[in-house]
Amino acid sequence: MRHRQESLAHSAAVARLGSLAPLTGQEIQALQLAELGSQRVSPSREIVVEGAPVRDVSIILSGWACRVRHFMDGRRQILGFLLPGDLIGVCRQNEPVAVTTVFALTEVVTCPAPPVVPGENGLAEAYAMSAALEEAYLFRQIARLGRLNAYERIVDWLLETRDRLRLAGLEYDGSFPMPLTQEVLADTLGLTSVHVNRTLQTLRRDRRIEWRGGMVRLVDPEGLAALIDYRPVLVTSAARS
Amino acid sequence: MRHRQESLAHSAAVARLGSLAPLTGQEIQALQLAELGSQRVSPSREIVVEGAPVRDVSIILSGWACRVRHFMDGRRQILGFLLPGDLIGVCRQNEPVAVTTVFALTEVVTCPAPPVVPGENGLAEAYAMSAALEEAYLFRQIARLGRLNAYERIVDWLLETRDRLRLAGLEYDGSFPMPLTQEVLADTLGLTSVHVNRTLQTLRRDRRIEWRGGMVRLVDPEGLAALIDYRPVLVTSAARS
DNA sequence: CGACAAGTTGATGTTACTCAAAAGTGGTGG
DNA sequence: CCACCACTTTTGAGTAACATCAACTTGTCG
Repeated sequence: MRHRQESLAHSAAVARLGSLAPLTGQEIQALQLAELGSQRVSPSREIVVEGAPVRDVSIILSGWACRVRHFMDGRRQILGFLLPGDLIGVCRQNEPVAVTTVFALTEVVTCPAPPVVPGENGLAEAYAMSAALEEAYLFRQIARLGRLNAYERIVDWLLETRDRLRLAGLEYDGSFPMPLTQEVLADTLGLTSVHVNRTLQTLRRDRRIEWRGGMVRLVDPEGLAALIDYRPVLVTSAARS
Repeated sequence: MRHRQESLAHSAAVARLGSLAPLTGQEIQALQLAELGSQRVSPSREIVVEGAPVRDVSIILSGWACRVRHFMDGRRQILGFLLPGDLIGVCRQNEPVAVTTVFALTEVVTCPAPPVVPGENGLAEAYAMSAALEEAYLFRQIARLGRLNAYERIVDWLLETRDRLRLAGLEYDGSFPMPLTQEVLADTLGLTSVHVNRTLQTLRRDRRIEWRGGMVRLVDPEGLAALIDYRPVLVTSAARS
């Protein structure tokens, strides 16, 4: 298990899906094969457009994307992020239509998600877990916006994002990549960029976070979690690698 | 079609699911049969507890329930509502665990959801549409909390709730039932009950809504929708009854 | 009628927004 | 290497929206 994770550390998608459910060798091969058909999307480009028919399901291999809702007067709200190993385009309808626009925040590389094969149910389970997690993140986002203040929102979001990136093997020595501008973070957390800036300064002054050069380090994650009553998303036994 | 809706107006569940996808006579019968096995839940009782294993899928026949998240300091956030015709306990995981607590706000009557039968795909489609709608309501709730002010939040929520109740045939002569206290609405919209109260007064003074005796009437729904850039949730051709 | 929950009101406090400008950052081309 | 540009971050001052606290009123139901 440990050996497999290390040998595949280059692929966040395999790392994440393999953490969500045990994958067979065939399934890992299928993923690696699919990754050869990768596609590149430039920053600020739309990956999926609201209302457009959904093509196939794809996996994010690298980069950050987000679901976004625009208002007529220029306001916008980022609904959630899509990080490496996440699936795009999972759809429960018969007539699949994208419910939200998905937008590349950085350069994003995707590949088609290998189809589920009867007999090999690791991938199917991983896909199902992925969908369940995505829903859980939506619930968390609602609670965050509805009842936390700016300081708590930022801490809560950082803890959640750290957990998500760790699941994909993207934490390095206690730090994780953070390619967002404060403006984007503001549109995520329902704040203004000015207020995000001031709150981040408070967090730095309190020696709670370090944010430099596109990387973030949480100085005392457990302390932060206790501070704001952060509870990690439920994971089944399969996810405790 | 019209005839069928009228003759079944007594069941919000059949009305709603039948609006989401065309159902065969057998499927409608299966629903009516399932409704005989109904269960009653008292107000303020939990229907599903966070972390507990999910039993089977059930349908709400009448009453209002909500998903709720509690914080240690007493704050709470209502994540979304479950209205007549909605499904509880749909779960994509292998080890099904409830992600959120579901709480009866009024007396709620549920029944087991009839299983999908191969060959008859109306129900399956309706269930899928229902899940897709539920997700769409989560996205809307995020945008509402993140970027709308108190006045807009209330209007937006009222318009959405009206649409949902209409789908289940629960609008009567331009009015729809509203069994919530202002306190509950506050916990839904991320406000205090005092502020909800003042904002509702403004809405009444503006002659935009009437709210008496557990019923709400939107005086000019189209005008309200234009006012706050309300866009109804996407529905496929099947839902335009 | 009495009790309890829900709705209403007023005074005051705080969080976060707005507007505007300055300072820092990184990339590009001359 | 420097000048320039666009973008991001930072800072300050004033303001608006919403929260808090506490009392009072209304409605409901046994």
